[in-house]
Amino acid sequence: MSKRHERQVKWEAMTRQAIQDAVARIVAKRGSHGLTMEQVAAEAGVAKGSLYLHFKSKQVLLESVKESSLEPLLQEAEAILDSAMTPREKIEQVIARRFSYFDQHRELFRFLLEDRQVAQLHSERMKNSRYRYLLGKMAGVVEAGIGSGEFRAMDARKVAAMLLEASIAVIGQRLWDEAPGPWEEDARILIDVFLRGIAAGQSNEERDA
Amino acid sequence: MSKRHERQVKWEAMTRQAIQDAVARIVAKRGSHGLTMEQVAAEAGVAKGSLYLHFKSKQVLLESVKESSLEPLLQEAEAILDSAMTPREKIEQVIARRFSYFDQHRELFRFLLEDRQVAQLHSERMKNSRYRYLLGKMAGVVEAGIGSGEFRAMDARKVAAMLLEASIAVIGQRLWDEAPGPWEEDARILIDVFLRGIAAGQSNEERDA
Amino acid sequence: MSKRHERQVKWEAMTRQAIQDAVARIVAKRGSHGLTMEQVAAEAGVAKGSLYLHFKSKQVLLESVKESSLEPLLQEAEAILDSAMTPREKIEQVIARRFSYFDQHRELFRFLLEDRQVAQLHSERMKNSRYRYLLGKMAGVVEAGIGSGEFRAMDARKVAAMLLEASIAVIGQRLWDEAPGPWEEDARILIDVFLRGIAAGQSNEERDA
Amino acid sequence: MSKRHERQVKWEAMTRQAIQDAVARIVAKRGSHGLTMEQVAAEAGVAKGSLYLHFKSKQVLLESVKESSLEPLLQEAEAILDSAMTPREKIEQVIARRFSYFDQHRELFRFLLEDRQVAQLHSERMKNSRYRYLLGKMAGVVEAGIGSGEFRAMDARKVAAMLLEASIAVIGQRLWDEAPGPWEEDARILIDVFLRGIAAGQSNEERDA
DNA sequence: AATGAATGAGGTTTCATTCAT
DNA sequence: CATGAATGAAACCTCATTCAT
Repeated sequence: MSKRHERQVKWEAMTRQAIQDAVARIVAKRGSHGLTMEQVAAEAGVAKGSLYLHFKSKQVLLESVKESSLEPLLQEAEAILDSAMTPREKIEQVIARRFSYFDQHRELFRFLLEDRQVAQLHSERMKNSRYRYLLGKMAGVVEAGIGSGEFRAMDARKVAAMLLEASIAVIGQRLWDEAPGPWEEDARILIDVFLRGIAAGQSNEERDA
Repeated sequence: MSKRHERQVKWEAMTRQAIQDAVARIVAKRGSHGLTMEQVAAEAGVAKGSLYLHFKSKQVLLESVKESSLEPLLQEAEAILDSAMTPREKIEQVIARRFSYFDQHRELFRFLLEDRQVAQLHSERMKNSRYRYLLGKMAGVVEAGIGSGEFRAMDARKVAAMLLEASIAVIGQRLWDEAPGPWEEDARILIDVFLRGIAAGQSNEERDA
Repeated sequence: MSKRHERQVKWEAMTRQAIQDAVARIVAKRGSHGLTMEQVAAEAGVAKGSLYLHFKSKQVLLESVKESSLEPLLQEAEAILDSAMTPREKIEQVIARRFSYFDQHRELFRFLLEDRQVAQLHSERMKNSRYRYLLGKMAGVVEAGIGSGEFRAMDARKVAAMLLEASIAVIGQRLWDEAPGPWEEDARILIDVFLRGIAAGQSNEERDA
Repeated sequence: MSKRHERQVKWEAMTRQAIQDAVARIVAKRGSHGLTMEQVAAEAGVAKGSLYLHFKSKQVLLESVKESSLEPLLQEAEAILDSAMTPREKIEQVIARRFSYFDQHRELFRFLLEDRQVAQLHSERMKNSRYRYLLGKMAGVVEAGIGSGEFRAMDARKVAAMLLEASIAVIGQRLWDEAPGPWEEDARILIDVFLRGIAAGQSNEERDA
């Protein structure tokens, strides 16, 4: 009975995954705007009704896809932030990883931007989400940098958010760009500007004074 | 006949405006996702069919609202960039104005982000749009700052885009925040980080070397 | 006052005609299926509302166009039928004229076939219409032919209707045909078959008996 | 699974049929001009949306009704034309059957004439349709009659088309007639005129010469 | 657990007609 | 007489969701 239950859980997980993959595939091809449950079912090779056995609604399904798509990136980011590097290095790597990740999964980012059925829950999710958690960690890193004298004293949380959002913004730009060039360059500029911007030490103004 | 024609043009303009205002009002309340032409008609106090007298389709209507909503900000920004201030001041003011503008029109920004029926044209519009024009001007200002030795040598267009996008990103953050605090603080941090980030002069690294 | 009234009548007639011509022009180009009052007004160079000054409704307008388009043909047909020719010649000429007329006004026939807003009145019109009158005359000619021994004794009215309808049918065929060939041939065959068919004298069967 | 699938196919077919029947019923009552999908759904006892499960669009639905309504007649006609009768008998029977069929299904013919949403495809369908096939067979029969010396040498295809169309025309006449009398008489006249018209042997003219 | 036919509210758009100017 | 903005009833179609099998 336990064996059987296990197998069922596995089956269930497999179908779930198959459905999520189907969504990802469709979104990659056509974007999420005209996405219908019919298409999802067809792509996943299950019946329309079966989708509702695994996901309570379309919204929930899309959410889950989004979240699980983002999961690897978030895990890597957390790993980096938890590592033994310096704050500066951590920031560099997290940002760089964001660029490379979205370059590999262009469609994913589109999904994130396009999807508005999910957006209604945006504020809700912001509070509990992994993103929030990551933001906290990032802020901690900035704080650490400030503590170590590497960065200027600033509102760490705000700075962290700013960095994270700015990177998304630039990535978004790249997405609509037909020939965006290698991500490394954009990443380098962003990181460079940012790190200089928050670095401790005389600014022009201070020095000139 | 001229008088009459004039009056009619005015009338026509009034109804057009009334419809656009209605859209803005609804979007302010409920976002643009569930926006229906029925609602718009009701809110504008006209018949559903009349909407199509002034706008060829829903998409065109939404586009027009978006564009005319953004127009004042773009004009102000251009005015600032064309003025006699220093590059640094221009950047400061443009960014600050963006923050204040969107703080006054929170709903508008939501609209800009949420709207996906319009998004299909996103990439097209990006190329010809006012935004593109503004970006060019901004890049020119950065270039000027580089030329005057105020800023470091960098890819001016990329930096300009980065700044613009970063400001939108931070503003977006504020939008989903229930108690975002005064915009002045966020603007100040962003400007501060950015201007330091692109300022000429020794960086930590360079000084340490 | 009488002068003025006259002029007004003339004006009225001119506008009426202009509108009818506009309809005919549009129908010629695009068929009557998607015909809108807006298009008619534009083509006629009057305001949409003005159409209703001259025609009570779209249906009435279409009817009037159809009738006046057909009028010349009907008049010619009547003239032929009233002339001093033999029944056989009259029939030949009427049929031939139908073929040539519709060949010159292909679009007109399309209108006659396509138009379904008018069709609801079809049965009504059948009773009072010029068509009915023509049919009567045609039957008279057949009757005359029977009387003169040229044609066999038959239900003259039915035969007349049959001939008229058969000619329309063949013309209709030609209309959908991409390369229908010269109308003269089709007309000749139809007339030939028909006149032999109704001619007095031994049929095969009778002769064989 | 096979059993289940079978049953479902049957069900599917039943609903399809129910919808088609509903269309036929409505058309019989009110003609096809004002036919709406709402009416069809109501008459068929299904939801509006369900119609689109079985027919991709209104046009496709109407087409299918028309085609399947005509199918029995076409099959009978083909059977007659393929039988061992003489050409003359075949023609007699096909025409007679047309009259009787449409007398039984008056509404159907109305539909065929009235329907213009379908008409756009008219020329297309003409080329590939069953009608074309029937026409070919009919022409073959005429040809055979010519070969056997029963009919005069004529353009067989044109004659066949003429006969077919003329019968439709006369039937159409009957349709708008309030008291058309028994079809047998009209059929007899048409057949008689036609067969004499194409029969070999002296015509009046030839004999007179 | 899986299916897929059925649902039906809701969406956008069209267009003949009216009526204040 | 002429205008044309406004009307509003309908039309067609979509699609997330349910439920009998």
